[in-house]
Amino acid sequence: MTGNPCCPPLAEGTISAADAVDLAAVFKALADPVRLRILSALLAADGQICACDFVTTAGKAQPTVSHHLKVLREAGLVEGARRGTWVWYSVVPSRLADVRRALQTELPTTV
Amino acid sequence: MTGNPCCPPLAEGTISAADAVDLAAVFKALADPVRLRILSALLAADGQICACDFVTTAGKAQPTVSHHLKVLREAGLVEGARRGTWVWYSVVPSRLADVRRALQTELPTTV
DNA sequence: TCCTTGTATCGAGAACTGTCAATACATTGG
DNA sequence: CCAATGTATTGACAGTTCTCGATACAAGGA
Repeated sequence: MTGNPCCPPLAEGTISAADAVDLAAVFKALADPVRLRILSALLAADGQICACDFVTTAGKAQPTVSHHLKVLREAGLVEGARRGTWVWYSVVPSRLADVRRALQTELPTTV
Repeated sequence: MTGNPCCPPLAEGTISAADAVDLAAVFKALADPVRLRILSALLAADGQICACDFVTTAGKAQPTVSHHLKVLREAGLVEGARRGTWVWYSVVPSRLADVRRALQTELPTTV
């Protein structure tokens, strides 16, 4: 295929394979409506929310909510801290900032 | 669960269920390393690239590349135009801008 | 200690996704 | 019309993800 008349050599500045995998992993964590609503609720609360509230908010069973919180945790997007019986979750703002920055640097547009 | 001593009522300003589904759909299209590399190559080319080049670039079979291009197309992130035998693809910058804006408005942080 | 309540994990089923061989479609050139 | 080349679709398989019931773990109160 290389050297075909239709195709110029690829331009420089493309995302590396490793970076693509990492960035895709974060997008994968964001690619679910339930998780987006959990993140949004956490941000709107301007602080922390206990995990018990997400069950009614998300309209999902408790194990399902726990699963989504685990995905967000493993993506570094939220943190959980136990206070007695309850676990309070909060977003990691710097991680969200990383996503925004990656969008700017890895997929830049002038528009 | 509502009215539990641990949980204050949810704050306003959370993302709607419909918006969460839409935003998650775009993130889902971005949540794959191959598609990220295709987008990056398109942007780095500062114009258009024919589909045939992605086969060698992505290291995937031709039907696989065609599948990923279809996902990106249906997410509104790229457009394809036939020029004779070849199909030239280009990004839709406004769509990428929408993603950035949605990240700012739906998941805002001060950091 | 037992009981209650909140959270996490396990296990299973359904649905979805990435991948590619085979095949069909589209376009150009002879 | 036929052959060649680029692209899209189909079908199948493996792997992953979402979901929830059942269950285990954690912490506090009687």
